[in-house]
Amino acid sequence: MALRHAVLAALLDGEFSGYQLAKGFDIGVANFWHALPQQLYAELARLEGEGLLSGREIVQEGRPNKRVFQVTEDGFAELERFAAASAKPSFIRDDLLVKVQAVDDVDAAPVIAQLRERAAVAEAKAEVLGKLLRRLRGELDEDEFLRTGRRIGPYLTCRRGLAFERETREWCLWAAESLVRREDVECAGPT
Amino acid sequence: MALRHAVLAALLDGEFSGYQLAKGFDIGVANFWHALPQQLYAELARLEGEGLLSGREIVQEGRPNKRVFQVTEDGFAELERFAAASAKPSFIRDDLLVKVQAVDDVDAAPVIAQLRERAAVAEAKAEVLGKLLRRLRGELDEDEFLRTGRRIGPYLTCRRGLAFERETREWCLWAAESLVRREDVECAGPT
DNA sequence: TCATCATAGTCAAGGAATTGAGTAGTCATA
DNA sequence: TATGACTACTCAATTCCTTGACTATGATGA
Repeated sequence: MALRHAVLAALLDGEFSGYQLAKGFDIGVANFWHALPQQLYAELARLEGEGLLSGREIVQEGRPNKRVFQVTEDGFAELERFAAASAKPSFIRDDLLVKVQAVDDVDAAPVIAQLRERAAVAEAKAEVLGKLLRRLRGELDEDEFLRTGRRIGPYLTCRRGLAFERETREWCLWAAESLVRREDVECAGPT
Repeated sequence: MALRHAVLAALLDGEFSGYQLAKGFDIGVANFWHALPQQLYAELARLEGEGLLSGREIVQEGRPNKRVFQVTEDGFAELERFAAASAKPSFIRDDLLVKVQAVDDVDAAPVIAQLRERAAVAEAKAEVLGKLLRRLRGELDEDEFLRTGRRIGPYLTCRRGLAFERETREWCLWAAESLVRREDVECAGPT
């Protein structure tokens, strides 16, 4: 079991529907978990079946009704248990890194292009996270907020996400530059 | 298909057995992919069946024989295709981040302990990667190596891994400190 | 000498994730 | 007025990954 705890943690912010979670997983929670809508719907149904979440129908006008979920007593207990248990080491999986690993044996041009694209994506994500952080801490400065804010968990994880995206951007640009310089040399070498 | 390309990329360094890959996945390749031995053996068998790898038996004394694999022509072609195709966005999955997200609603003490443990692991990993980088570039300085080295792919990915581990360490210590300060305040508040 | 660790792998079961398609109503745009 | 985009969700098939156990041999240590 794995996604379940990420879903429970995401629902600590309030009530959300599967659709909202699927959207919201792009920011915030996406810093430490990633899931497709199908998975989320399935997991929400399972968690409700086990009594860790309770759902209720929200009737809407001008758009389809939705079911939103909140964490139950049992859900909190499950999170408590999870937080105290020893964590598995994290893992990254990144196609782009695999390509860079193999870059000496394949055409470098598309890899360079993808590195630059990824750098741009990381920059955009970093900006979104920066805004989210400012919103979370309100008028307080960071130190003050961390001392006195009611909920700092989401702030801490967003900070991790921001550092990660910045690091990603820097590395992508540096790696792309390093590869470009070699291509120049190859082409400009003595014939 | 996913693991297959990571395996192909890992085998560009030379011939390796499933067992060696399983060990080696802890460092180097682990910066962008993670897999259990069972998966590796299965994937190696599949890749050999498809002709992307060729394996041969190495007879050893004092220990069991082993089968090592190398990338075939078709394997290189597959990597070439993969490198040119558009990459999926990477993803992280980290139990510890989930716990931090939920930290305001659960007992913070075990989360703090896990953050410190993770920081220590990250530091150890960073040291291993630092040594690996020095070994890869030999006597050259980084800039010189990146310009003239034969294979820079593994160097670039290790550099990413190093940055990631350092960032992880810094963040874990910072987050743990932030949480500890709040616990102090809670306990020291006016009765 | 008995236990344990390291090398080198295999097998089976079950849970988790991805791929791909499909339903159904609302709204804006052309 | 039909085309596509957005909200909101569902289903099935397949592939992928994890869990846990199991077989051997040789070396190390108590």
